Amino acid sequence: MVTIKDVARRAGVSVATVSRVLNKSGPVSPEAASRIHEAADALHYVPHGGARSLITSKTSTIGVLLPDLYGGFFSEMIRGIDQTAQQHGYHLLLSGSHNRRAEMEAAMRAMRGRTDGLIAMSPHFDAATLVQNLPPSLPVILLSCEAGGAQYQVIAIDNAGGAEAMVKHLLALGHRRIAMVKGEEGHFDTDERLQGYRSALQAAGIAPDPAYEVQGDFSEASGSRAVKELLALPVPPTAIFCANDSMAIGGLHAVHDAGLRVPADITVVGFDDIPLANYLSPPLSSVHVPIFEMGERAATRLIAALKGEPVSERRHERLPTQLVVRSSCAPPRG
Amino acid sequence: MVTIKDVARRAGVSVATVSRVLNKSGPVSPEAASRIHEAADALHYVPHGGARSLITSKTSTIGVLLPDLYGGFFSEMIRGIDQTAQQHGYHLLLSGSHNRRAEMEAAMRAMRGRTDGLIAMSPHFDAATLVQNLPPSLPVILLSCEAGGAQYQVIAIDNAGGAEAMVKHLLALGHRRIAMVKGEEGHFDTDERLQGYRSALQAAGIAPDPAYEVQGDFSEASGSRAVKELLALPVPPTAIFCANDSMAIGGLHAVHDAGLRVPADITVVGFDDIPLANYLSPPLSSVHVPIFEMGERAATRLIAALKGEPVSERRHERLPTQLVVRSSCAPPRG
DNA sequence: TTGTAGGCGTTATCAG
DNA sequence: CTGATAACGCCTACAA
Repeated sequence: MVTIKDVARRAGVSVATVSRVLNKSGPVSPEAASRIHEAADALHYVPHGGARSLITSKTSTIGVLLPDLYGGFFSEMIRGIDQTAQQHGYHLLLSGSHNRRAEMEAAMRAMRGRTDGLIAMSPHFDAATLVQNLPPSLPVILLSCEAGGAQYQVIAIDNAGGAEAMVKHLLALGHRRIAMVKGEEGHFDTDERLQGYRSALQAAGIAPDPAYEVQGDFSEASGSRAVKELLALPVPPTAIFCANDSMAIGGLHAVHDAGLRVPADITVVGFDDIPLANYLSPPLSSVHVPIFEMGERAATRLIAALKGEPVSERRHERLPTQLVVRSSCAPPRG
Repeated sequence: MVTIKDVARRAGVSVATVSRVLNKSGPVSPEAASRIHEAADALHYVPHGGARSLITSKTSTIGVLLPDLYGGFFSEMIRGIDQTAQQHGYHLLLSGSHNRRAEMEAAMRAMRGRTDGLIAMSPHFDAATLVQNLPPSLPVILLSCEAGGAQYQVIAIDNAGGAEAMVKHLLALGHRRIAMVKGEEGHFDTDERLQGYRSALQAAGIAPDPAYEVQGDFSEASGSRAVKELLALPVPPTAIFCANDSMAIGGLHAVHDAGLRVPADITVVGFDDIPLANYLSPPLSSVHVPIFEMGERAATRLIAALKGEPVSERRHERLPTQLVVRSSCAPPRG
């Protein structure tokens, strides 16, 4: 491996001078500088990141911990993070598949000394307690999880607001019997979406009906199952709000299989507004979630923290969602 | 930051002993070992990756260089890489958005000393020449690019075979006037798919018609434009093969806008088999590409190389594609 | 079984 | 303006 010493030797100077030139730190004579650049180029010299980080205690690397890497959701988020990181000269150390707490902890530990800061998403368990095992000096941005006091910076989606907006829209269409297919149990986003659903109903003076809250797990199959169950009820709902689009797709199938039509016979809506939503038949009404922006925002805040900039007073941030009305909803029949 | 020294002090031993315990290298008395483990846990000690890599010259990190991070394609590939890497105790240093050669080069350089090996995808330019700037000792797996001699390991999709299979299917349905919407210019996969299209026609004794080869750029809009152009021809084709599914979606729209129906009036097919393909109306026939497997394969081969295992004789590997026939194709009308 | 000491590639702090 | 030299945190002979 070619080191700074090789460059120094070839340029006929000391390593200190080479370092000064390459980091633009300190005065160097123009001729020496050009000789050094020449030598470095010829040798294809690149400083060793590890050695550098050892002394500067900076790695120019951001750690990203995600529960999964599946589907368009995480792809978009990583894209947002990567774009911002790249602009500021940071690399990304990525680690997915941490659905279990122990895995997440191991991954966090493994990142010590390799990253300057962390972006972690853990909708399944309280990330704040998890982060306590980390040195307090390590800046961390938490995504989509319990706030856990004001000591950590948290960025999340306005799940409750989005769900509320959707249910209010259904109410405005005239629906009174509105069911919800809930997402994975113990999932942060799910719980909040359920809350939004309930509070919108409550605001309209409608008592919550346990039979109208069916458990799903975010999968298409579970959505199909849940909707089938709802349709079999003595008094079935006139509208079904699914906690995500995948389940809504399953729901669409279930409705079709039952010989009914959307939206003529029943309304089905989702949450997330994945690209597919617009291509379904009928196009699915949903709640748009700014995933790319969430990644961008997380990276921006982390880098600010890395630069020692003071944290803005609002440590907990909510990214707004947006209601997207397509043709999968209509007023209830007769 | 808590270092090995802190652990040593707390356990009342020397740093050497701590190192021996933590790396299971060398004999240590049971009591000392337990004291050390205790101390390490209490202090939340994790060795500094940089310092360690300095002396072992190993980073346990794989660099991943991609042209882009947009869409389901890269997400799937990263997932494949990550899963395999994790199983073998490797981290992922990710870097996207390298459509320009200079960017790619910069990213490669920046990874020196941070990774044990590289997985690089660069469909736009010859990656082999690019890699020449890297130290020859650095194991590299190239994805979807020119072979560039036998000195590098390359993994690619069987684009030509997939295209051929699709066109042969159309021929078998009775089509003779088959057009192709080409992908982005100078793109590796595109060129190969075009080749497959041409050779299938040739094998059927059909002379290639330049008017039936329209330029696209992988975007939905370009597909729409290209298909519109084809429909306006004096003798329009009876089937249109798009180099990817996005363009096929645009093509579907164009056909619809022209007042025609798929597949009754004209056949439209794509390539890639993205999840969306199955949900379009009509469901789109396409060529399935094993993206996740490509990522898996690349990581597996790289890790084998990292362990010093000899490279299997076939340095250039082609992953098989699979024809997926749905209802967007039918025999030509009348 | 244990500790001491040297060195990995850099940068930073000194003298010159 | 430049060059020794001491860290940074860790591993590994070599000695004890």
